[in-house]
This record gives sequence, structure tokens and C-alpha cells, in this order.
Amino acid sequence: MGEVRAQMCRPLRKDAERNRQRILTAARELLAEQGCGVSHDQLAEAADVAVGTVYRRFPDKDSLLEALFEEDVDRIVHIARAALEIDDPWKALVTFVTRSLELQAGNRGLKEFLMYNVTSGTMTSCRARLLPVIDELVARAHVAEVLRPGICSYDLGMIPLMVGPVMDGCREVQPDLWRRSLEIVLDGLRPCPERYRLSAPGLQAEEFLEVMRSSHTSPTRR
Amino acid sequence: MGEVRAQMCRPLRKDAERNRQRILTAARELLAEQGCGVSHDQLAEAADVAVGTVYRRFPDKDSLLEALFEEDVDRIVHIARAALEIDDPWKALVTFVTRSLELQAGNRGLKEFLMYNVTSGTMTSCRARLLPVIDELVARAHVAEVLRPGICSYDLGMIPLMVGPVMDGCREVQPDLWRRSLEIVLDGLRPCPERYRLSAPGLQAEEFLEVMRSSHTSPTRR
Amino acid sequence: MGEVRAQMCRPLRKDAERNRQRILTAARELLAEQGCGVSHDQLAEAADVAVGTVYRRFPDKDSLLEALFEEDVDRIVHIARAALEIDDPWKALVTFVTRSLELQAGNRGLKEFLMYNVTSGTMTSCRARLLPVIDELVARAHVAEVLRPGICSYDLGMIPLMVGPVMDGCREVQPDLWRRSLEIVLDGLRPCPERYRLSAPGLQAEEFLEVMRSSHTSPTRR
Amino acid sequence: MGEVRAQMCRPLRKDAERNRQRILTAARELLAEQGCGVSHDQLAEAADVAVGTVYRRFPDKDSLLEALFEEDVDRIVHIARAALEIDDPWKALVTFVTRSLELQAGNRGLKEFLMYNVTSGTMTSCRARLLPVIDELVARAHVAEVLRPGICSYDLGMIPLMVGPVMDGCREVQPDLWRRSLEIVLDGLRPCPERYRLSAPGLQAEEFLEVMRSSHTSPTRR
DNA sequence: GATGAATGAGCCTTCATTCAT
DNA sequence: AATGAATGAAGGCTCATTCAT
Repeated sequence: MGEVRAQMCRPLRKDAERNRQRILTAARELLAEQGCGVSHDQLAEAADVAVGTVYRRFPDKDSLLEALFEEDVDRIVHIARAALEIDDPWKALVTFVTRSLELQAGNRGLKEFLMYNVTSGTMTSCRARLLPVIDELVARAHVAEVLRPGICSYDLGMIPLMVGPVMDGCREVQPDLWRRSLEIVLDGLRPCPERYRLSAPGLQAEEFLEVMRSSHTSPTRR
Repeated sequence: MGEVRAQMCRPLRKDAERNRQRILTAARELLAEQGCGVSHDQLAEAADVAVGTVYRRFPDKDSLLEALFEEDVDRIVHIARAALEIDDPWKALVTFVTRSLELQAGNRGLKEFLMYNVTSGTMTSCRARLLPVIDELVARAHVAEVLRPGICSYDLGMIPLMVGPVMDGCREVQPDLWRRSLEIVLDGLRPCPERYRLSAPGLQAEEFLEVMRSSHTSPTRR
Repeated sequence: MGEVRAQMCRPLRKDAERNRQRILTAARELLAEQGCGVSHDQLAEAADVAVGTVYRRFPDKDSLLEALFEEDVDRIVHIARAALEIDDPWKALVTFVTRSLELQAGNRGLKEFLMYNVTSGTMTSCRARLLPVIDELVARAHVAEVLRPGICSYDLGMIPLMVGPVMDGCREVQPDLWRRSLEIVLDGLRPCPERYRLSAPGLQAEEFLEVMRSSHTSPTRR
Repeated sequence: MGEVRAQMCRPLRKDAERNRQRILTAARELLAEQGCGVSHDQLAEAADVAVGTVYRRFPDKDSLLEALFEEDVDRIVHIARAALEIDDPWKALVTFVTRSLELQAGNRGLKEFLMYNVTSGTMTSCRARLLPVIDELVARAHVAEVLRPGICSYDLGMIPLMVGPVMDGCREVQPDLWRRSLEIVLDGLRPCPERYRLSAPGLQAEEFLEVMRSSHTSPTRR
């Protein structure tokens, strides 16, 4: 919110911009380590500015989280583009998902943000940036028939949500355990003609797509 | 801890037991709605007792959460037993998982508890109660060759973690959306001979089992 | 207070008396170690009775402290009597004071009680029991002219107050340091003809005695 | 601690300094009356600031007590310096001790602080400020042979501890009664060649000094 | 704009005391 | 009489947010 206005109005004064960067840098590190619960005071101290400055730049915690998240999305877009270079469409998809999750693995704040913002406006706008690339990854896989029919980009979008808690819960035990759960999910995305079907299957693809699209155009606010 | 003693020593006095139930009832509702962050004061007010009473019965938040969780585990054990009555081994497994998740769907507190207690002692003891039954479900499925080789009970244990955030994130959009993600995971558990394999697969079954078992015998303390 | 009534009315029932003793025994130990700040719950637990029982027997903390103090006074009277057996009047006095303080040295609760009850009714009645014996010690010393003229029993009564804080403050450094301060005080009690005098001396003996006596007949209540 | 930083870094902002003074003023009064047990809430109300402000300035009770105590020490140093102006070495000593105690007489908090901080770091640093001046008072008295051989500054340091409880205990009876006990102690400090000796004297001077010095260089932490 | 002090609500916890069982 | 559960005031502390400097 506050962020948006700042970007619209005019470029920030030089020192203000420098402070903004300091805050972002400090916040990135702190949030990755300690999650979204860090206090404004901690942030301010780490950034070596006063609390008031944090508030001026990021009127609420969300606007800060969003700014950080935007940067993460940049990287994920980058990963997705890189994956498009891979010839094997399934391998491309797997590479994209795996790389994205590795990004998320060490970043506690990011996982929390994802969990509490599935339907937020920020998430919607970020999805808008990601969807074209992911759609292409998905489309290629469908053409090659290496993806279970009916799977769409939104299904991929759930994966970070699903794997995050496994990362957190198992880190102490074995930091890579999440890869096993991911493998199961990826297997679940594969086509498998002779597979048994649940008698009462969940949402079918068309219905699912409609629900997701409508929700993201006019996002539900909590 | 405090709870344990109460259960070991002798039945509570009648009035005490009544208050204990009041607290549990209020807590169940509050936690389901608002998550584990509810304060002792809120609990006391909702249960219509004084704070001190809450503290007497549940000296720390954990002991309360654990009491509630025990009840949930009771139900899940029940669900698992009921599933064993189903002839079709795959259907039994699916039914168990689905019913368990339905239990969890409306309960924010339960989901949070699961996420933050993967390696806790409580979770370990609860797992000890659940594992025998689940093991049987899994064994039957393996015998019938309807479960991907290498899948074990611990893999099933990750499912609540994985589906929880999808439930939360999508509730506002469409409360049943998680069933679709679950379907993907369940498909991932199916055997599929001709399936492609990831070039760099995650933990293999044997290694995985060893890690999980060792961690749960002497659980890592946070 | 409550104590008094209990003693007046009738002998306690046997189990009640047994509980009373348990409480006193536990309290003696706990208070000696931890001072007067121990909670009723601690006391009850240590005595292996319920809090309510502590309250029934000793309606307020003071009545318990007083009961314990009575016992201490018994011992001090005993010490004083024993000191009267010593021929050298000065040595008798010194022995009495030193032994009393040794009693007090390991008893944090006793020191605190003394400090907060100088003018209490209990203290007054205890003093009444002690005074005759101490008076005799003092009188003998005066006759032998080994005590500075004007010193009276009440002056001796201040010594435990004075040495207590030295005991507490220096225990960690050297548990016997208080003996040095005591020595100074004892030296101050000796006659010393050629001694300089303070230009503005404090209360003179007669006045002092009068003040003390009047205060102790009808003790000021805080 | 919190205090220290404030004093080191830079002068406080004007409004902050004003609040700090308010707090100190209120605290001085409250502590003098009610002892060190006053709560942060009481302090805040008396100072007409919010609790948070008290905490910001004095993160723990100790830092507040220390700030107050520093001021008291300032005054005592002043008194000691003034005493050095007095020609008669004994009279100088007596004046110093008496004036210091008068400062302490009406201040319950100060007495408690002294009693519970004999070996604290604060006390050690304060002693460091006082010792030079007191040493001079003591040295002059020794040269003039009006002080019992072996008495040192540390012995004088015990006097406030000793007289404090007498002040408290007797205030209601007669607020000046402590002067009589002080007189005894002062007499104990006088030289007196023909005086009897205790058969088993306490710590001798050399040993005493060593104990005290070592303890105050590296103070024992409670 | 930046600063950081002040605010005060709100959480956690303990404990003296009462009173139903 | 004994028990021990319940009460609730009170103290300790933190932190998001505002606003004077």
C-alpha cells in the first residue's frame, strides 16, 4: 500500500532511497532467519535506521513483506525462464519446481508469507507475472503428454505451500527430507492411464480453473 | 507435564473435572478458530473460569495443546480402525487419509500444532499410537501392490502437513480446494511402472526410514 | 493471634497436633534457608499437608513466624541461663551474645523476623521472658565494672539487629566476618575512663530506658 | 546497564531527560517511603509517565536503584570531603559517619539497597569512589592515635548496615534511638589499652583486609 | 525526512486467600 | 478437620504505533 504510493509519486530522495535499501537488506536477512515475527525495532536496529523510518517507508509490515516478496518472485521468474531452456519438458518442469523450492528452503519468512497470503492482492499480482512462463512450461509438458491431464499452473502453485511445512518440520531431523515429499507430489503430476481413481474425486480441472481465476481477479481480502 | 500428573494420580475432584472440561471445550473452539495464539486470558474468559484455574490445570500452553491433540489423535485412531474394515486396501488408505484431513480442515489450531511439533515428544508418543494401525493399512496396500514401493507410514504422516496450508490458503476461495491437492499426492503414492524418474531422486526408502525412526525414538528437542 | 486461641481453648485433636508439628518442622527448615518469603504453597508441600491446613493452624504468616520465634527464644533463654554459670561476668556476657548470634547466623528467617518485628507484641512478650536473665548478666557485669556505665539490656537487644545484615551481606565473602563487627560492638560496651566523648552524645541511659519500657508495655503496631 | 549506555553515548534528548528526572524524583520519594519493593507501575504513575517509559530508561529495577544510589554516594562523598575540613581527626570521623547515617535515616530504600548489595558490582564501584576519602579520614585518626589499631575503612563500611535495622525498628518508638547504638559502635572503634580481650577474637586486621580487598576487586555475584 | 521517546494495551505468571467438597 | 481447587488482583514485560523534536 504505502509502497505503491511511494513508487507512483516520484523517485525518492537519495538518502531516503538509501535507507529504503538498508531496510530491505536487513529485513531480507532477518526474516529469512527468524520468520515474519521480527519486531520493527529489530528491523530498525539491523538496518541502522530509526523505527520511524521503517514506518515511513513501509507503513505496515505487509508492505515490507510484499516488497521482499516481489524480489523473490523476480528470482522465481528467472528460474522459470531458465527452465524453459531445457529441452525435456518434464525435466524442465521438475527443475523449475525444485529450484524454486530450494530458494524457499532457507527462507523462513518466505514460507510464512506464502502461507498467509494465498489470496492476497500481492500474491495475485505476482502470480500474474509468473503465470505466463509457468503456463508455457505446463503447456509444453501437456503437449509431450508427460503431465497428467487436467493439471494446470495453479496446481503447481500449491506445491510451495505443501512442501514448506515439511521443510520446517523436518529440518532438525534431516534438512533434505522435503525432497522425498516433493518427489511424491511430482509423481502425482505424472500421467498414469491405468491408475485407480478415487470414487469421489476432488474438484475437476475446469471447475478448479474457474474458481482460481475468479478468485484472483478480485482477490478476497482477509 | 502438569496434565500427565493429573491423569496418573487419581481422577480429579468433580468440580475440578467440570472446569477442566469447560476449559478444554472453550479451548477447542477458540483454537480451531483463531489458532494456537490465543492467550490464557481469552481462554479463561471463554471457559468462564479465572486465569489461575487455567494455569492450575495447564501450566503451560503446550500441556493444553497436547490435551486437545490427544483427543484428536483418539479420533484419528478411530478413523484408521474404521478404515481397516474396508476391503479394498487402496480405498481403505484413501478413506483414512481423507477422513483425517476432514477432521483437520476446520481446525486452525490443529494444523498449527502439527506444523510446530513434528519432532516434539507429544507428537512422538502420538505417532506411537497411530503407527501400528497405519502400518497395517500400508502393509495391506503393499501386499495388494496398490502402493508405490518404498512408501511407508511416515510418508503418510507428511500429508497433513502438506495439505494444511492449502486448506488455510484456499478456504475463502473454495473450502474444498484442498481435495484436489490431496488427489495429486495420493496419485503420487500409486505404483506406476512406466513412469519417468527424476534424474536426482530424493531420499530412498531405506535411508528415509532410518532417519525417521531414529528421530522419533529420541526426538530432537526444539 | 490464631495460635493463641488454639492454645487457650483445648488441646488439639491428635491428628491436628501432628499436622501442626509437621508444619512447624517444615517451616523451620524452609524459612531458615529461604527467608520469610516462602509461599504458603511451598510450606504446605514441604509439610505434606494442604494449604488450607496451614491456614487453619496459622491464620496469617505472622502467627507461624511467631510460633517459630517462640522456640528460638526458648533456646536463647537456655543460652543465657548457661552463660550465668560462667564466673567471669564479662566472659558470660560475651558468651551469651556470641552464642545467640551463632544461632541466628544460619537462620535467614529469624534475622528477617527480628528486623520487621522490633516493636511487635510477640517481640515484647519474648523480651519479657528474656529480660530477667539478661538483666542478671548485665547487672553482674556492672557490679564487676566491666560494662560501660549506662548500658542496659535493651542495648544488648539491638545487637542481633546490628549484626544480622553483616552476616547476610558478607556470607558469600567470608561467613565469619560478622564476628569482627561484633567485636567492635562488644568493645563499645566496655568501660573506658579516658575515652573521648562525642560532643553531642545520643540518648542518655535514663531517657533510653524510659522510652524502651513504655514502648514495650503497649507496643506500637505497624 | 541501560543506564550506563545512556550516560556514555550522549546527553539524552531534552524531553527524555525531563522524563528521566521525573522518574528519578518519583522513585526517590517512593523508595524512601516504601522500600525497594515498589512496582514499575507504581513508579510510572507517580512519575506521571507510562510504564514503557520507565522500562526504556531503566530496563530492570537494579539500574534504577543504582542510579539513585549513585546520587546518594555523591552526597556521601561530599560529606566525607567536608569532614576532612575538620581539624580534630576523631571528630571528623564521627561527623562523617553521623552525617552519612542521617542521610540514610529517612530512606528505607537506601537501607535495603545497602543490605542486599554488599558484594554487587555497583557497590564495588561506589566503594571505589568513597574509599580514598574515607581512607584519609581513617589514616588521620590512626596517626593521631584516636582509632583502635587494626580498624580500617571497611570496618566503617559496615556501620550503615548495622545501624540501618535499628533505625527501622525503632523509628516508631523514638526516631533518634539509633544514635545510641551508633555511639556504642563508635566507642568500639576507640583505642583502649587496658581493655579486656575476647578469648577467641574474630578476624584479625590483616586477614580481614585481604578478604575484603579480594572480594571487592572481583565481586562475588549473587 | 529522520529520529527515537512515549504510550498503553495486552500477554504471561504468581500467590494470598477463600470456600466448596 | 483436611483438602486442594478457584479466584483475581498485581507485578513483570513486550511491542506496535504515534508524534514531538
